[in-house]
Amino acid sequence: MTGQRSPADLEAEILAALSHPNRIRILEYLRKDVRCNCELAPALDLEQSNLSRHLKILVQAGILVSWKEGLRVNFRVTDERVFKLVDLALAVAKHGIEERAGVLEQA
Amino acid sequence: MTGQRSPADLEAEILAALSHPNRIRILEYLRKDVRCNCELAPALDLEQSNLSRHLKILVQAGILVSWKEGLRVNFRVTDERVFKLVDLALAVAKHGIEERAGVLEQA
DNA sequence: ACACTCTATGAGTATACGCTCATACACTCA
DNA sequence: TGAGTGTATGAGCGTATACTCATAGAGTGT
Repeated sequence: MTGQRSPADLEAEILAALSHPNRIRILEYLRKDVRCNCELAPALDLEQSNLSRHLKILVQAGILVSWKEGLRVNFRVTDERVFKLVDLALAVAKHGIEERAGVLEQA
Repeated sequence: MTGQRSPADLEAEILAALSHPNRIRILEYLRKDVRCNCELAPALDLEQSNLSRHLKILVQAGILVSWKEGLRVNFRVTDERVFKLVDLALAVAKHGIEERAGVLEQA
């Protein structure tokens, strides 16, 4: 069932998990520190249940791991390379904007 | 309208455009060469209209550029870094699989 | 046991996405 | 001009996603 996924499928799963602004903002918040759900909600101005579902998506994709500490649930990035990935996405996005703005448009 | 997008929004747009297996397969096919729509369809076994829409998404995201050459439309990647991005996604995916498989689970 | 706090989830809704069929559009060549 | 080829798009369908409200679950302290 889960073992017959092609590289394209695996890549798409990771990228889909990252393809929402709020989930990227969550990652940004986790760039330096381990964080618990409770401090993410106010910082990102997200409904608690909404945040919980976004976090679940990131955990299920293997991008985050979570562990309980009393009432709280803490989160940590499993692979620092996701930050490089997100940074590359921004670079590619900016490149595309510049191209469309005509910076490189001399035929 | 389009100028008020945060970095997270920009990143999410690129990642969303890449978050489908068929679009990743399209990119893989473009990794070395410029390709036209007509040869992508049979190679990837996609319905023509379906492929056309996937290509449109990639173009609108600024990941591909297209130009006409007679009847055909050719496509080229605008920024080679998307390949690094996709490669990173695979690395992160495999890392997550290994972690879940218990390779790194000694507490 | 109880109240209290933090997190997860069921239910419902609105919107977005992916796909297909049919058809319109663009271009070439006779 | 008309036939032929390659691409784009409208319409329709089924599914997936994002969000919210309400509530259940899990852990703490009294």
